Amino acid sequence: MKDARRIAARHRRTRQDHSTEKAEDYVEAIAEVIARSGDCRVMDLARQFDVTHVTVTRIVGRLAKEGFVETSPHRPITLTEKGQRLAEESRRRHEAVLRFLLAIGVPERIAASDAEGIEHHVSQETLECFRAVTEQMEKSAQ
Amino acid sequence: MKDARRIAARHRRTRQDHSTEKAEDYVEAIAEVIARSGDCRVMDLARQFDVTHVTVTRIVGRLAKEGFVETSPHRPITLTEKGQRLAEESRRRHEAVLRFLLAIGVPERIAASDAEGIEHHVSQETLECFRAVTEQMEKSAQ
DNA sequence: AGGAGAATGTAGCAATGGCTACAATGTCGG
DNA sequence: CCGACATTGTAGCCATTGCTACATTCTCCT
Repeated sequence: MKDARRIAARHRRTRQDHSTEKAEDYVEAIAEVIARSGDCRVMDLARQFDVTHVTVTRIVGRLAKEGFVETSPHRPITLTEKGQRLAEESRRRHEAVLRFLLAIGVPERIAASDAEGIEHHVSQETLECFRAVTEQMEKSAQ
Repeated sequence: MKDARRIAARHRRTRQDHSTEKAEDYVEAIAEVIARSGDCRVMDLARQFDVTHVTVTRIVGRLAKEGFVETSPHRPITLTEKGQRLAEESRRRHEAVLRFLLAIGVPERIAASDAEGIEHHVSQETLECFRAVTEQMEKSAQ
């Protein structure tokens, strides 16, 4: 029963995805807010994610413990190098997925929404295929 | 600031997805086990999802409360009509996503893995686009 | 029939991510 | 300068989904 082990591993991965999903969302948002308005405060994220500041505080606290961000009381949130790398990666993946969905004809709003859900579950290989299809579609659309 | 509300709504949806995600995975698995081996026991699901029987018991309990499955102590798990409908829907979506990934050239194992993650985050509209691309790809591959 | 081993149930712990309520701190305008 | 309002922090609640440990029930083979 080799299959069983592979399927089990797949489910382990799905679960693990969920634990990094928040981290990716947050560092990406933090990077984006910083780029847009100079610094990132708790309330910026609370509004963006539509949660209370309490939730943000705790998640950011976890990210700090894990070395993605740096915080001190009543100060803006900054990304560590590790955080910046993850943010950059996430942004790239996010954009690739979004552009792909648009290329295959998904309406803009829906594409934006679905991309958020999908981006965390796309392997490197699949992303490459997305990119290839995107290019092909964009070319043939000319 | 219309955008803020839309983005907030999007995140609410993402969060809600997570709560139905388990339900979809479970009813789909239950249907599949029943189809394969006649009836579905707690341990079948535990092995399939690589979790302990305790976790399965509790999730199945929740599904029972929500009307997707029926259980009684030490008896196999059965799907209600509602559960069967959800299972069927999930299966269809799962298959569409998998077939799509294969069509755009994702290697089989990776496609199987990614499909599990992706299927829960694909809107109806995106799924239609997936289907269209799948057909197109399969046609041009002949 | 009875016993061993598998399956199931139950109790209770941890981490995560929601929330409200309240306290403390910053900041900005008059 | 100071008070009002926004922001941030903290305490403590809930649900979900993992787990281990232990108790109970089935089932099947001798």
